[in-house]
Amino acid sequence: MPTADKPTRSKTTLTDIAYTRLREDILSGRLEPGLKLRVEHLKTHYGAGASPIREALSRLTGDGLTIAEGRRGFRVAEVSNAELMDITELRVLMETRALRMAIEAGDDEWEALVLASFHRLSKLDERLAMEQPGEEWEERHRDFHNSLVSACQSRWLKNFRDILFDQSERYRRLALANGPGKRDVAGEHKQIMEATLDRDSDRACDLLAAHVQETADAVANSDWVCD
Amino acid sequence: MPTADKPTRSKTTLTDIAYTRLREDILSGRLEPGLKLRVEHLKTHYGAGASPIREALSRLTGDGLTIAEGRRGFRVAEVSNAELMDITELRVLMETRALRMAIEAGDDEWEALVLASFHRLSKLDERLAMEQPGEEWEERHRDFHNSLVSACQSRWLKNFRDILFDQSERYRRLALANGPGKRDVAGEHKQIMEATLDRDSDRACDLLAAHVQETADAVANSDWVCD
DNA sequence: GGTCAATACTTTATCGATAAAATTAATTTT
DNA sequence: AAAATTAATTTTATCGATAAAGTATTGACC
Repeated sequence: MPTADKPTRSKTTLTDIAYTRLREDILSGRLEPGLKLRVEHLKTHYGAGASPIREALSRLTGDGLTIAEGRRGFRVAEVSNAELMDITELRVLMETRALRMAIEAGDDEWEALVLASFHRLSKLDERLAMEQPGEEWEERHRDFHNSLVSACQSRWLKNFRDILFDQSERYRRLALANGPGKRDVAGEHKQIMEATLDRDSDRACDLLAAHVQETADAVANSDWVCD
Repeated sequence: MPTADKPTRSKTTLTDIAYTRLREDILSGRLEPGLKLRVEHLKTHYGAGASPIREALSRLTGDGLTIAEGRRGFRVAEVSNAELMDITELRVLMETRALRMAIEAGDDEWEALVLASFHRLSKLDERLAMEQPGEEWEERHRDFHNSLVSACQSRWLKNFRDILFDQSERYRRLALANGPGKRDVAGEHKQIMEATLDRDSDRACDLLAAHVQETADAVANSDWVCD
């Protein structure tokens, strides 16, 4: 399960650092799909010994971001249109289910969190306008989507949702690296936020589902070499 | 993701062995919930060095069977009625969805597999009659349930289903270790199998959902100290 | 008697070294 | 020259040792 932003008080370890950095490098596409991950090389790059590196890779394999082939090491997970569709279909299911539960259970604190994270994202949207979304935008974007489902009581649902969110994010960042995208994403976020705070589950879920699906469609339709 | 019964040709490694054995020991309850897993001890018990053991534990943590607390090692994941309900609810969703897809996509080979694995399970059911289900029954039982969804095309759905299957199995084996259970489980399997081969999705899913839910209820109602 | 801190003891996380396996290159055979 | 061997090189998986962190113990002090 993704341990990147776990709020536990567990002390940070070299494995954690390697995991977090490797994860970000895979999600951003800096480590491209299919790339062989040689431990010797990663050791120098991430400043850790073989054990922490291998442990981090084991975790990432659990998240489906890398794959492990016994006796022949690790590589970055491949991508394909077929898998994108699989991920998206399941993610829509999980996201909407989690959102419904969050709307059901969310309290004032949750509302405040949703509003605040939306605000931070939209301010960044304004400022960046037509620019490339950078690391910070990705961070805020993730925070916003996390805030929506943060009031969902189901640990397991959120766990799986998190994994699929990461998967989707990787596809999006791989495909839209320089494709601008002509959708009004900021507006979609706004509508989702409003419907959510209105406690209009049906509408919020429909909007969120469309948001996820349309992003996937944009990825699939971007000129993109795969399979 | 669970790598226990992956059909890839990847050579088996010490980490794989440790993973498989630890997993079985946790599912069977030999390693009880909350137990501290000291690497030094596991090293001698499973005959491997610290690195393979730690790697195996990292994988298990991804499956939610152990938890890792930075700088203070690993322990077997705790259990609670609340989590059992969470797991069950989500598992019903996944199992039925996967079964529906399998019924939709399954070919003759799949039908043969379902029938064969049901047969092996039911033969064992007859022979054991009222006895404790042992390791072999668990194996056959798992094979049967796996066969049902084996024709499902969605990798990710099956991945998550597998994880939740393991979780459910642990709860069941923990709770029903000596409680006999007065349900006709073999009969339930038969009905599920028949509805599935009849390609009656609605009925098969209803039966499977009830099967999963009733097992969970039996676990919850067994005299069982937890939370 | 209970609290606190200094000390001794475990355990974890991590490194560096190495045998086994896989890959690549070189060489021979058909 | 293509295929098959064999040799050389790289890479993985794994072990044993160790520093850093955590936990338990002891004993002084109020």
